[in-house]
Amino acid sequence: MDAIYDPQRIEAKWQQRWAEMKLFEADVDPERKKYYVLEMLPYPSGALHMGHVRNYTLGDALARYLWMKGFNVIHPMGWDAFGLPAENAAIKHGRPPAEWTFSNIEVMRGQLKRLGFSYDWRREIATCAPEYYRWNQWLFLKMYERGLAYRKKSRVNWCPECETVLANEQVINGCCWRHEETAVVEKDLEQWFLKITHYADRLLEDMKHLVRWPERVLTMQRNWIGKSHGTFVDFRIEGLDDSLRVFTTRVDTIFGCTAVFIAPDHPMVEKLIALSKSPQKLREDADRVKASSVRARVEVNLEKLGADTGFRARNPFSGALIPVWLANFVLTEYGTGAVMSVPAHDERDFEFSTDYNLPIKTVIVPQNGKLKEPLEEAFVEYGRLVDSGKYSGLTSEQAIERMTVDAEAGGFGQGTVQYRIKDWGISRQRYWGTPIPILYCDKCGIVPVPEADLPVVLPSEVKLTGQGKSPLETVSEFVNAACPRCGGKARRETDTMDTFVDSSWYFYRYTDPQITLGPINQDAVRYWFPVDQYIGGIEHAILHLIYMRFFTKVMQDIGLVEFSEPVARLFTQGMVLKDGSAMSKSKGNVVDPTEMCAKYGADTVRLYMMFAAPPEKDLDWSDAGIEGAWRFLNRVYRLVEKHKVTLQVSNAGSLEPNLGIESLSSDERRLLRKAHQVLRHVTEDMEYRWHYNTDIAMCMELTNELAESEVAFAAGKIRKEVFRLAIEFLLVALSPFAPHLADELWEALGHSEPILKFPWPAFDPELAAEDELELPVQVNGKLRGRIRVAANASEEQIRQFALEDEKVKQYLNGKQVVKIVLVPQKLVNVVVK
RNA sequence: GCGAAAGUGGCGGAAUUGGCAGACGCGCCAGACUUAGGAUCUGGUCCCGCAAGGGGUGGGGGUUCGAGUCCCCCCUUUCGCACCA
Repeated sequence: MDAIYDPQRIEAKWQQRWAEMKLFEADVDPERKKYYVLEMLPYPSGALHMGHVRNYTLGDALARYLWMKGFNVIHPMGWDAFGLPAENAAIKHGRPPAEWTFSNIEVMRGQLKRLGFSYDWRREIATCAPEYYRWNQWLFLKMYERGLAYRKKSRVNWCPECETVLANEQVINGCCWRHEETAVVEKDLEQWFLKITHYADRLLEDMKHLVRWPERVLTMQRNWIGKSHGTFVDFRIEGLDDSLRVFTTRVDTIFGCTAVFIAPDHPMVEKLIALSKSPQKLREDADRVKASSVRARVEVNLEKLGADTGFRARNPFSGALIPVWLANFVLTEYGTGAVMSVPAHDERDFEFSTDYNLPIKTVIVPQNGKLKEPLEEAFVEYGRLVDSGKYSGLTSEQAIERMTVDAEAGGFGQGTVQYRIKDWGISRQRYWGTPIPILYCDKCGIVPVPEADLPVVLPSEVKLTGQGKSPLETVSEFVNAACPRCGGKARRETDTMDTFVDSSWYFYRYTDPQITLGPINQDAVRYWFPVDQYIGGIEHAILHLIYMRFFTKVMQDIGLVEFSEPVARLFTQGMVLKDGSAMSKSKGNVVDPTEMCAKYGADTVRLYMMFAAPPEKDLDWSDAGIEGAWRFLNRVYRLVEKHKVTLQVSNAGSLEPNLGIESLSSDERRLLRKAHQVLRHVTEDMEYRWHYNTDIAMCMELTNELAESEVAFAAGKIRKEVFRLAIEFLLVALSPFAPHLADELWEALGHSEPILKFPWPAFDPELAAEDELELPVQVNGKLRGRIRVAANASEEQIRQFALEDEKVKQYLNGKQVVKIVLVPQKLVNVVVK
């Protein structure tokens, strides 16, 4: 042990020793209770950022604590290694994506190791390895067999910057999730989809198992799925054989329907144009409305725009003839692409009808009241029906039910459930991803690649241009293949999979990353699952975290797993900011973990990350703050360094020397009380609250207490074993956050095994308790004095002390004591008149 | 616009169930050691006031012996959703 704290030397030493001891390697052991700690795997972009460090430090602290609590802890790490940046880098610098990716992984693995995280590196995976993505293909084929993967031509979101298609989940405010400034454009393309809509109800239903997920995430998922009950109603169009089907959740308002609105790109629009008296004008109107439609917009507020088609439709309930209008705010892809307009009871219809002078007819009134006519705004709540024929007088709830039944009986409608979520488009017109294992044969059509032929390996010699076509199309050896059915000529699918497929099941693979018999080792999964604690950023709430749940349900249906939810508990940590905004290269405000480790060491970086804010909150990086963490670790180091010779014992091992509470001096009692209080706080916090900032504050308090006890220790008023025990408690409490330093000092005290090998000590409630209390005394709620009483003093005694206190007495002069409120352990309040 | 969360010293943040507001750290002030200090140690540090005392957790009201914490109204910030019929 050096005289001066040298984190570089200490951290290298302990990382090497932990690796030699295989300290973090866990294997299936039915005798022991397992715990699965999982953190979101990083994309190998080139370097770790502070957000990663925070995420992984949180997981590491928990994992180390659980090891000491006796759990068999699986704590793996891997690489989300397919993706666009690799391909873009390749285009820019002429380096193959694989080379770029693997060299980034080298760098970032080195960073993780430098930080000393407790990963079982035997379990490392990279999703771009054929041994891994082969099973993406396998799972895809299983879905294909079940009709859960299908191909269809559809309108898709295209990012001109990425030169590829995006999933709905990847479009934010009409722009690309990677390029916030780039508006998404629409294209009609043949695409592969995964039928997540088939699981919409189960994704909702199973949320009841996710009691330890943040409510925020569940709410976002619930909104994204967007289940709503309603009714289809068919409106016959005059002069046409067809009827127009609308979807409504408020069929009770249908007697107030004064128009039907249809999306400008609704399939029926072409038909209407063809039959129109003025087709020229109608086409122009349709184009104009379409140009301003919801899908085309990027800005937030859309002016409502519409045009009368000249056609009329008959309301099947009231028999009224009403105009059919084109409207730019009607979404083609939701419901039926057409709605009934009830301006009196829908805000949007009200606005539109006011603008275009369409009539407004009230058919719902509040349960016990009237509406002021003419309406100033739509009345959208449930109420009682008026002016609605035989339905008048019913409540909205009753009417919805009865009218839906009547529509079904009359053959002009039916009850239905609609979802906002759509199937997951996974085709990407890019190179660096999992090839979709499909062939197109002139004779046989779509033919899946036989399982035995997997993996379909991504060719390595590919010219990348980023020009909006699948690069694989240019590789004739890849494209041209024999049809597995007829042996004839076939073409391979040249699109690759969305990389969110890779991350939808990777955490299963960790439990046996080398297995070649199937995607997962079911025995290992049975032992290790579910993931007990998953930690990551909130930004994946409706991307990864919903896809991952979907995949598990598919795997359950295939018989691969026996449960429907993979993650028992989710924690979403806050972001790491610099000067109030996210760190980014373009802003030039990036704090580099490697630099920080070189300057202060990993323990300081980790400690600061945990100390600066509670983990769920955003953390603003502060250079002064990390200095404070550094100084604290130096204080701890010097404290032990100073006393180690005195405290060393050859046969050290026990954290609980036999010290009877009654034999302690008052100085000893005070020091040990603090030590046990700290341990109590950290232990309870580790179990459920995770406010590590307060745990570290407690460690600082104990360090201060130890420093203050040095005089008494030198004077022999504190015995060696007591002082030593307090230091050991400090090191234990600190070890999840600053593990290298803790081990170095632990060893200096004479221990031959790392701290992780010791069971987490139990605190003694009796020792942690105060034996004398200082109670505040209030008079009429204002603090007036303090009394010292024994912890076991009777209420009677406390009352008496309180009333006798000199300062309190002054305020009681000439007043009548009405009552005395006594809160045990907390305070006394004397109420006077 | 709708929904959720949050507003506490100069700063990051404590106060877990209604019970001493400001733990712990940063910063700042003073002092010690020192050739020196951006090292270390000691003391101080919510505001007003010499003091006694008074005020104080975004603003206003309420419940309570007692409110940062509970209730109502308002303001601000952040996040999510934004024509989903």
